[in-house]
Amino acid sequence: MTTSLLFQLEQKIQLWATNHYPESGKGPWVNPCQDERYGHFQTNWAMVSTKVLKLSPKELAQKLVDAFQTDPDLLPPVIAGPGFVNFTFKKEAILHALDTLSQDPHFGIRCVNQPQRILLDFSSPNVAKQMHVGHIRSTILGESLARILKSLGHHVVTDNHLGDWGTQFGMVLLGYKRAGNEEALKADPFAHLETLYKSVQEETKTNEAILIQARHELLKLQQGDPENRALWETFITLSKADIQRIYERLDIHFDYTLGESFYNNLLPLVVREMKEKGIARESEGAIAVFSDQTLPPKHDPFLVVEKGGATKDAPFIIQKSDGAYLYGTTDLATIKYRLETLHVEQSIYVTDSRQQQHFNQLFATTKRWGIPMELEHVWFGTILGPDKTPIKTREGKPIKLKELLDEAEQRAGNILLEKRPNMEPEKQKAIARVVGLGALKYADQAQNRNLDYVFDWDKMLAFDGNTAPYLINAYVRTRSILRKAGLPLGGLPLSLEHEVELELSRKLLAYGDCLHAVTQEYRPHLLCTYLFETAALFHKFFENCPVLRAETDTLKNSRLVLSQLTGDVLKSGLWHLGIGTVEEM
RNA sequence: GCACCCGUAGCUCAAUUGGAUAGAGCAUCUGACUACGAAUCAGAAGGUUUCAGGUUCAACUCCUGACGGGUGCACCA
Repeated sequence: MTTSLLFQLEQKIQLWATNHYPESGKGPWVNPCQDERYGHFQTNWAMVSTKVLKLSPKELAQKLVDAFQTDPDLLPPVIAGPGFVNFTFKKEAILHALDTLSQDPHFGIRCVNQPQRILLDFSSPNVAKQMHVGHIRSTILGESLARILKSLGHHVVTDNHLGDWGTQFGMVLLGYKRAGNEEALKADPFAHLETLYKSVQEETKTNEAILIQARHELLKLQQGDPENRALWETFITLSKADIQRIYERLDIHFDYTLGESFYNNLLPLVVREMKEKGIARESEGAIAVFSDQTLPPKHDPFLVVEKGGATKDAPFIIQKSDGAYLYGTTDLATIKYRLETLHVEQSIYVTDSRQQQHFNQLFATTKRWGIPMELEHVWFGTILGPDKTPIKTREGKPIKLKELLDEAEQRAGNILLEKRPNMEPEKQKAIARVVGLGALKYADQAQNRNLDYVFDWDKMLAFDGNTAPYLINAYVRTRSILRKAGLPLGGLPLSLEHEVELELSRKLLAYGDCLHAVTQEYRPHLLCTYLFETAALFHKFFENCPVLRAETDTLKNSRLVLSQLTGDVLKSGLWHLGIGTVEEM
């Protein structure tokens, strides 16, 4: 059963069009239209089908209008402009759908027709360092996408592909051997490791010999050297415990945490197979994948086109000349593992925009390898500071995630203290946690992920505008009404008197459609926009439509239904963004 | 140099993927609280969508070319 009027209408038009005009190709689609002068939904099917069908748009539109003249849910459709057809639902249809929605435990979210087994690869911090602000977007976006895809009926597997095996560990090992201190490590593991890592990293910039030594330590680790292996185990255990605390705080969950190290044994096999299949070859001592000339040079991820049109190789290296393996090698092994062991049909990687080339090459290589898996790179922009450069502390260091979360809670707490000075401290702390972290998560997802965004505490924690506190407050208002009036009786008859009640109803009925739109191109900001509009309509409804003092019982019941549904949808929507709600604030 | 991304109100962003008069929020100005919670609402003002061409019945959206910004370009992840 579906409660989406829009979805139903689209199905009806589609059916009609394919029955009467099977050659019309792409078929119709329907647009919600906010402007009352044009009705509520429109289709431009007649416009786009004209060329194929050799009819004028007006004639075609008229046929569509005739076909829907007596539809029980619709007022007679109207042709507008050069060939748009506008549909308006009868109020009874909306009332009926609203009643159905109020009894639907899934709030109108319908499952996809063909569920897939989808793996989400996100967060993936480098465990040689503490988690910092650079990890937050992947972590939050990934979790939200996992929740949404799961709700739509997909079988979702989440995997945290920890960076626990790369050159950074060569540097940490080298640092520890030169200046490590067991006591310092025990006292504050991360601080100590990070100091060692940083000092080596700094030195490699001016001293190539150090870099070579670090690479050698990595190679020894990869080849199973007992000393390096034991040290590595110690480091990893300490790091993982620390990272886990952050995930618990942020309510992030992984089905698997298979770091790069997990695939170590598979790497030689991958390289051998790539060589045997002729996908990779030796070059300057390294093993790399080169262009197979099947793509036009401009779209070939293994080529760079020079000024005059000459091409230069941009190889995808899978084994270094010293024999060590890389990120790409591990990624290939990971894909194979996910296919053969986890039986995944589609993999989604949530990372920084800077890794686009890497994934283009990786995906192209995988395709040549003959791996039947749909691969998607969901990338996002950088978080900028007030100076429009990548955000960092005053000293120019990356901001630690833990400190960022602390500050979010702290700031939310201060605002709460100001607004509600009489609240018990314990309760206040709990609310500040939900609101502070919610604000942080919301700001991260409220805008198109492809854009860099400017980090701004005041904007994020503002209680108006497109922010988490505004949404949570709308939810709190719905709860406050229901506490005073009791739950709605449910069932028909319902009545919608005020225009804003109709608007709010239409918006609530579109919740399921919104989640589907989000997964189309993995854009959670569409859900943010939807929830913001829903909350704004509710506040408007709240000002205009008294619930407790409604004139009739039917009206009161209807308004309680709207309040409860709004609360449910807001709570569900926020949950899908990884954000919690509170009963009062 | 080449590739990818971006350029929309003073600021931060939308625009259902080519649809009707480009929408919000901040900030500014004007109004509404002995409250179903003012953490809210109503209203005003703010635009040659960086520029120049082209395709189309229709362009912020697609194509070409400028200009401006970000990112990445062989053994890092």
